[in-house]
Amino acid sequence: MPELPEVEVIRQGLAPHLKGLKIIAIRCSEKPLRTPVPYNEMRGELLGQTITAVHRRAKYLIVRMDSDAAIIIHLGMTGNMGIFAKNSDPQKHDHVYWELDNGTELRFNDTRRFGAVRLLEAGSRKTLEKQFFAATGPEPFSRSCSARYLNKRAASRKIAIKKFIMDSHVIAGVGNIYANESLFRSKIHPDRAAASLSAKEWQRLLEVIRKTLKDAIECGGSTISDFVDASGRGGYFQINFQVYGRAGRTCAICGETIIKKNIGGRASFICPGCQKQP
DNA sequence: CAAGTTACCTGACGGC
DNA sequence: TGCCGTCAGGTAACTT
Repeated sequence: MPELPEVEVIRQGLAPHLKGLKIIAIRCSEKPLRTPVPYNEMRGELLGQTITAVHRRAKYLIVRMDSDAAIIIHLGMTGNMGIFAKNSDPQKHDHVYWELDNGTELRFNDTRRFGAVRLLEAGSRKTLEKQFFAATGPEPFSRSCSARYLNKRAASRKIAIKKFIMDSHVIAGVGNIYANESLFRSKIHPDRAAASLSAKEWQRLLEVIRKTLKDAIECGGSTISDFVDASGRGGYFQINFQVYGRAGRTCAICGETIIKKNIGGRASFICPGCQKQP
């Protein structure tokens, strides 16, 4: 369930181990991910290239080459990236290996193959990257992601606020866990229509989303089933969960019992005391 | 055009 | 023991 904080933690872990290294070989399992792995295209574009940077946009990792070519990786639900010694044993569900010129290799592992590995070709990075992220909403920490922007986008939308903030076309990086936590911390019921939030509530919600994501990044992300960072360490933001996964337990703020409810096909956790019904 | 539904995929888990 | 159903959920394609 890597959301923005988990992807950012992985990015921070990978970057120092990748920058300046050359890709000297690429291997793939034959199994397709969410989209087919562009194996031949990667061999053509990436072999002999040096990695210059590792970026993140929304829940995507972007590994940039000195040619301007880039690998774009989405971790889906169970995907992870790690650096391993070249000769270490392959793990079950490893799908792509990028061998580097220092005896290590970058590996993409994804149990459920919901993830994706894409390639942006060299030479026209700005165009291709712009195209790739054309429909993606602004980064939560960016200036363009203002309370005013969100308020405007929500105008006349009857969709549940929870589903709205999880829509990557509206705002990037907020998945089920951080949507649940942010709405609880903002005291907003997840079933409320997106358009029903006041300007003041949008201001508050945006501040809380930013703070929640930031805290989670500082905790190394949330490890629920098996998320680990690039060096194999789990995060610990899950100890700060106030509603997610806590159905039947007591709200730390008001003492009422947290309930679980399906909203838009996703598990939603609500404190009936703190988050008033719409 | 908005909103709702489904497919994709594997493993963990509960019930019998 | 093992079989079956359910759930986890980001994204895009699809239907209403």
